[in-house]
Amino acid sequence: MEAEDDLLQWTRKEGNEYLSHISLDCVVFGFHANQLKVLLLKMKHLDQLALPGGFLLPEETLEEAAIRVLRERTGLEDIFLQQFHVFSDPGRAEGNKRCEELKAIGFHPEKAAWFAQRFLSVGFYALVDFSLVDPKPDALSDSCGWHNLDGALGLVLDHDQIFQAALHAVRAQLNYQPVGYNLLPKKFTMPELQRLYETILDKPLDRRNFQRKIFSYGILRRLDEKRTGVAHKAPSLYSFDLRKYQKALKQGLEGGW
Amino acid sequence: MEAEDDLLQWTRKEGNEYLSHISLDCVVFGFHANQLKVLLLKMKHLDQLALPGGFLLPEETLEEAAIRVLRERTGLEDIFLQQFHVFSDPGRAEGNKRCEELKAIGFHPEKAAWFAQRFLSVGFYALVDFSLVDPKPDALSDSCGWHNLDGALGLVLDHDQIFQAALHAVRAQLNYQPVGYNLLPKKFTMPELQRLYETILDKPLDRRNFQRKIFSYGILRRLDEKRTGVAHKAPSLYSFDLRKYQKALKQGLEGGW
DNA sequence: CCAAAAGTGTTGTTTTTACACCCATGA
DNA sequence: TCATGGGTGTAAAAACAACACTTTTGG
Repeated sequence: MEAEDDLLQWTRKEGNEYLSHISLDCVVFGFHANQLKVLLLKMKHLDQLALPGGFLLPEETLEEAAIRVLRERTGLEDIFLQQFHVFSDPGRAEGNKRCEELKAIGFHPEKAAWFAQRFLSVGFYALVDFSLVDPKPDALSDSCGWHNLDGALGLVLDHDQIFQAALHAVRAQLNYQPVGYNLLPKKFTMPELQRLYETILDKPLDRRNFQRKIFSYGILRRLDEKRTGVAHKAPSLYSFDLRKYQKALKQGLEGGW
Repeated sequence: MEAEDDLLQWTRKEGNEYLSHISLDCVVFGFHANQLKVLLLKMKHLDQLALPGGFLLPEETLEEAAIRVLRERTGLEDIFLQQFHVFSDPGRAEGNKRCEELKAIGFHPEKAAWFAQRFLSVGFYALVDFSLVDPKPDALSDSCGWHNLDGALGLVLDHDQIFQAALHAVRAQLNYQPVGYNLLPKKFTMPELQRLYETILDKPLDRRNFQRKIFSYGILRRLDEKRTGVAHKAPSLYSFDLRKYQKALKQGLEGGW
């Protein structure tokens, strides 16, 4: 069968080139229709979803590997990425049918064994512009697409846990770094930005207070344009002042002490 | 020579038991004489200091490995540990004299090669009660001891970078989690706790405002005791309300949004 | 013309900062 | 007794939370 050939080929060609024991998984967030979305793969021969992930080549940093993986999955070159945790439970692949599956579908045992080894997984979260992503499945999956956060349950391996941890990390980021440049198109309206924050935090915010606070960071530029063609009053467009945004990313947004 | 035998023996006995490509390094902070200290090893045959570190056994989580390493280095069983970053630059061991050194001092090339492989290092920071630590060197070092933060320069490999990142991570922790239970003895005075915060933040704080803020977290218990025998007015002793402290650790201390 | 969303300011409350005096102790 | 550090309160400023009316637009 075709799908199985893919699998066989994949490990034959590349399995041995990767560093052993190390993998990475990416929780890719996008924002669309006023909702946070996460990019997931539908695994072949398995009724489960998985985070896009991959392995580390000998000459790569983890960040470079993550960028490579995400380029393959999304077509994007420039992605905001953040390492957030290493998942190292020796049992994290237990209950994993993948290795068994692989053999069952004709994998060479030696190659299948590569998958059977223990892997640590370095978790990354990524924030991307939904509209620029062109999702492509990998060799182990037969589709790749966006899902609502509440649809991201029952993932493969410990990916539920990785996903939850990523969500937590993104929420934490809001408190010391700006978010939005990577998730929104270049031009956006204030309500859109607010929806983004509300979705990430999963709670409603007051329009006026939100606006004041965001402005106080000094990272927004108001454009001389409005979004037209939509119902109701035309909202103004904004863009991030990239210079100040980057500065805020590095320095953090005030602190407690 | 004795030291070289140690090295030979070490890899012979254990080198192959560890997972390849993965190491961990710990930045252990203690507090003494109103100063933050960091635990460092003096490397054998090398005029450089290094962070205590180690490798991962097949059945361990990273956290368990870090605890094992720190038990060996400090004698402590209970240590506050936090993963904070993975250092994965393929060149991070370049300029490393270690592998060359090992061969030069009679290492079996095959064994020395184990050290020559590429390692990722998972960085942990640890907060410990200075007075309970009994520092012990490892097989690659000839002493282990506390250093002031400004003495932690010119470390081996990329340990300078790891150290700086750890410091940054601890500072960040102050803004969303309490710190102190792990660094101070059971009973301590308010000024001692304040010194601790001041040292970590590297800036002076107002006594009264500090006290108010710390109290507002509701994690302190004031004891019916005073520290006697010291000059000046006897300060009251406090201890952490462990239950509430743990809760604050988990939940975080308020947030921005 | 009306329903729905956008824009904008003010006020009361809470939190943060800045600051000064008295007290206890060992030297 | 005095020098040193510990203990405590208050007032001004800043940040935050709550809240309502007017404007614009497409349907």
